[in-house]
Amino acid sequence: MLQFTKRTEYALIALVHMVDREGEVTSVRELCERYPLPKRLLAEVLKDLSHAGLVVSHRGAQGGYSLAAPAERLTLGAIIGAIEGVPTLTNCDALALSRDGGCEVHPVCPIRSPIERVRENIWRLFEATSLRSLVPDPRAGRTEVIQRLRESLATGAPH
Amino acid sequence: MLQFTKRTEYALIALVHMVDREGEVTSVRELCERYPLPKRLLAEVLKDLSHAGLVVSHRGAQGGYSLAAPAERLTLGAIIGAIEGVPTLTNCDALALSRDGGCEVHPVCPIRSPIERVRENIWRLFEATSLRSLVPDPRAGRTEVIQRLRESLATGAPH
DNA sequence: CAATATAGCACTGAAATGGTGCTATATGGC
DNA sequence: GCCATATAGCACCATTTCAGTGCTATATTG
Repeated sequence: MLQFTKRTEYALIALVHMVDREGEVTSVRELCERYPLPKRLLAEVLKDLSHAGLVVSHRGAQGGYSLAAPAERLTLGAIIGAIEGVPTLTNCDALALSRDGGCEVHPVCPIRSPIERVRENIWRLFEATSLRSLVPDPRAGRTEVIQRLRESLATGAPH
Repeated sequence: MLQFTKRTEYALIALVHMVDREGEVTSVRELCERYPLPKRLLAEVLKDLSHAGLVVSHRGAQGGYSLAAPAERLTLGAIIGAIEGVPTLTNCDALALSRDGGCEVHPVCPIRSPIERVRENIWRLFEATSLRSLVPDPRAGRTEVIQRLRESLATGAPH
């Protein structure tokens, strides 16, 4: 439905939380004490992020997770990709990857390339958005949040 | 899964088809003869577009659908909205709209506004993309089509 | 050794999605 | 008027995806 999954949402909450604690380890328990999220599911999400190399796991007591790279270098695209996989928007791609001849509409499909452009634009937006940029500046108050909203409005949409 | 539904895909195929035939009516049968799409489902999609006022229906023999406005004024956002509804990306919105107190994470949710910005950007992209801009230029020959394909290839898209 | 915490794997229930069945109604041509 | 065509409406089923959980194993600290 063109919507982030809860897993991705949880991943973002966890990662944003960790940005303020770079260098430290954050456990799932700690996260669940702070945010009312299902512990087991959050654990699964963190595991996925670990597999994707976005966070580093530390097992055992006093263990947890920490960012695998500075928040500037972790992109929204990488995060979404780790949890949901690279979005394909149309089914053309998925079908093209299967062996059964690919998308049967394709030879006469009038929207494929154009829709690809849209997909590219969205994906570029994701990859251009760093985890750092998703974290509200702690020094800024409510004004800053409004400022951010104004900025995004002024940026306009790529086309 | 952050992906267009097939319904939206079919809608786009139908609409793009109709752009080249502005003023004429296009029936579901006609569309299915040209593209290998499930007829009944495509009919449902066209009905949705009709309800949303994006196309005008003409009942009876020789009937069909035609664009309700010039292709320049029909936006991708309106099309997606008609078929899938306005995307909410996070569940915050949907929950916020319910009466049961809204998203329980919200009071301490560190990603809400930032993710909102991302959503806004995507939605703006959709609304800034006209149906016309999705239609390959008819004055361009096969070369142009190949060019488009080359572009998508160059950017890493399969096919 | 015990407590803590991640790793791995499988599974269930609910919701969204793709697709279909059936009937009613409107229009055009014979 | 009658028939073929084509949309309108509504409900329904099957598959897939997704949220969330159960259980066991392994690693680390004290």
